[in-house]
Amino acid sequence: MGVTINDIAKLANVAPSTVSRVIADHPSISQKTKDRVRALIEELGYQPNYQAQSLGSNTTNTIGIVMPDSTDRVFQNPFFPEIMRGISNIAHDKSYEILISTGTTEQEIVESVKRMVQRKRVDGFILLYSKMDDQVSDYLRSKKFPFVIVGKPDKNIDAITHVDNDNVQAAKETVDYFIKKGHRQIAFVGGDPTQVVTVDRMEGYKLALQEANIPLREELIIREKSLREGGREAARELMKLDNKPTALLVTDDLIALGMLTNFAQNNVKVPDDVSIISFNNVLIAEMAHPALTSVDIQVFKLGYYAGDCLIEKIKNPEEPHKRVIVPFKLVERESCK
Amino acid sequence: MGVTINDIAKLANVAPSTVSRVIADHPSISQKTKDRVRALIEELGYQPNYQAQSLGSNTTNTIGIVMPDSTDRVFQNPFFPEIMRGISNIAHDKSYEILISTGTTEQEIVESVKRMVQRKRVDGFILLYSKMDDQVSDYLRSKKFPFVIVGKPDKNIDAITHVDNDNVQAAKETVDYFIKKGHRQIAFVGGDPTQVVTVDRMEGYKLALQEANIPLREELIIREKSLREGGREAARELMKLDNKPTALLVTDDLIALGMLTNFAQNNVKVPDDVSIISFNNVLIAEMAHPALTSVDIQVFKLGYYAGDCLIEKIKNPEEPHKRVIVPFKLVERESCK
DNA sequence: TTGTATGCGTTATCAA
DNA sequence: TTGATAACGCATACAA
Repeated sequence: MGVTINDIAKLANVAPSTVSRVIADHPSISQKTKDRVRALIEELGYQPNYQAQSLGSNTTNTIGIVMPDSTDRVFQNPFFPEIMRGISNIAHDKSYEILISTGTTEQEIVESVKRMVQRKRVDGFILLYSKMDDQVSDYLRSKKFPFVIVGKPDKNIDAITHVDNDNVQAAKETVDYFIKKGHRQIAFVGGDPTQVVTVDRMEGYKLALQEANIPLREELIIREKSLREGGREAARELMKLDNKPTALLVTDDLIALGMLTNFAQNNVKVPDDVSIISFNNVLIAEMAHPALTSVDIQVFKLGYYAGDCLIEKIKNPEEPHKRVIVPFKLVERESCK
Repeated sequence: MGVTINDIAKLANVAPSTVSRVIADHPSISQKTKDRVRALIEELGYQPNYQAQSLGSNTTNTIGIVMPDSTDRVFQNPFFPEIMRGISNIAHDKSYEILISTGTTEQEIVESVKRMVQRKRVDGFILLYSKMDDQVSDYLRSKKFPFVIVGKPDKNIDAITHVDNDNVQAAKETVDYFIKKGHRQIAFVGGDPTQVVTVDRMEGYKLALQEANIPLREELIIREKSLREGGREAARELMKLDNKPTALLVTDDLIALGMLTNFAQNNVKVPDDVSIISFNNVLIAEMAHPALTSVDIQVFKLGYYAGDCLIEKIKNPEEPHKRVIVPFKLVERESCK
């Protein structure tokens, strides 16, 4: 068996409760005994048993991560490892552990989350997505269980802490950028239309066109659910058009990569025939050919701040709901002219 | 407070221990009381408190995941989300939860793992990498703590359960395939040389050349640590050569993608000037242009089986160490002729 | 087949 | 400033 708090107590000639207080750095313990006890702890390599500590204090020091449901191969989007890296960093800094939800269908995920709260497995959750009518989010809200959304909640914005980019503005500025370069026929290629981020970016797209008095052409708006086939499919549709677009706003680097492939096969030159700007600025954006001009939404920071907000909220449940906006930045490469 | 085992016991007119046994589906409880108790459990939505259950039974029902250290942007390799998906699936099937290690440097990761075992946070680990002289692996072995390696251990092969492909054979067959297509100048572009998988694939490469009586040219062997720059750098080096290779065996789709980009920029035609076959067969392999012929190592299964082995080992520690080999398959696309 | 009593390793309350 | 002692919620050895 491992060494327990009692072992330390005996050797230090104090009560177990005293040792417990030393661990928690309780102010009412004299420096002298603190030192003595700590020396013993160090010497014996004592580590408090997690389950016991957790049972006694009714807290878990762990963060639950909820992934989107993984029909399609969305997880292969480098977005996820990158945001996990951000969360992992802050978790490590604050001595929190990370538990990830299992389950692939929405129903399985909801069950998984419910079990985790009822069994008290985590102190709070980070949702790595934001979509319409999300059951997980509704459930957590009804239970008043701490959680943070990465992205913008589709409702109750002021009642849910979230970390997001200003996607409306990001899309708008990108289209402005196209316009300034002389483009007039600008298409929008978006991912899953039930995701809030897609909606936001489309809004920015429309806003920019409106301001510039460019008529909206519905056939230039394409929404693809599949990351895998999405890009190629979208490229096909767009190229069938009589009056082809000269610029493409694409909401995901991976979709843009698919489009690039289709264009290469059909001898459409990027950026000579069409310019492309995509979102996320993930590693493959710079590896693609031509390298993709992409909006860097700072995925790592999204994760880091989400973790930070959640931990704050856990420690102080009275804390008002917050909204953290991570700045974006257009990274110019070769796919746009 | 939530509903506890005592609440159920009172309402069912039995002792708490009986309820506990019903939950564990203990054989010595009559069907009648089982039914009655279960009905109440269902009705009240009772879920056992995790910490208490864990403390009482000295087991956690959770799997720890150890990632490689993340200098460079290795995590952006879709390999990781995909293998996590496999582990997540089996974990969900077997009612296990997943805790992932935090920490970015090797030292931090080792500390994190040590804490997790001492504090009894998990029942076992899956290591998502295999490299030379790994401290984590050494530590777990010394503690006789259950763990499974994805890949081939660099030593003590028979004493460590691992799930792997036959990478020597996979590389050999791939080179054989090149040779059959008439290639003689075949280059090997590998990732991190401290990783066992790189070593294995190189061995297969050498073996095939030897069998075919093709002299080994050291300058055709390139090893790149960085996924990011690796591909482009390797392409540059190879194209400087007087006697250029006509075929490339590349150990990672992402590196191959980088090479593709460099070739496109320098007007090297794939597959007309060089053929490429890479490993992993991750989503971007089929999205690239030209689509990459790639060795599918079935990453999902790698994860699924690793989880399965670990859980078996946890349930029966006496179980002998196993070696599970997941078959590979060459997926032919456009990058090779 | 079921109940009683005790232990698991902490935290926290109340005294001293 | 510290020490007893009672939770915390469940598992299990032993009794019945």
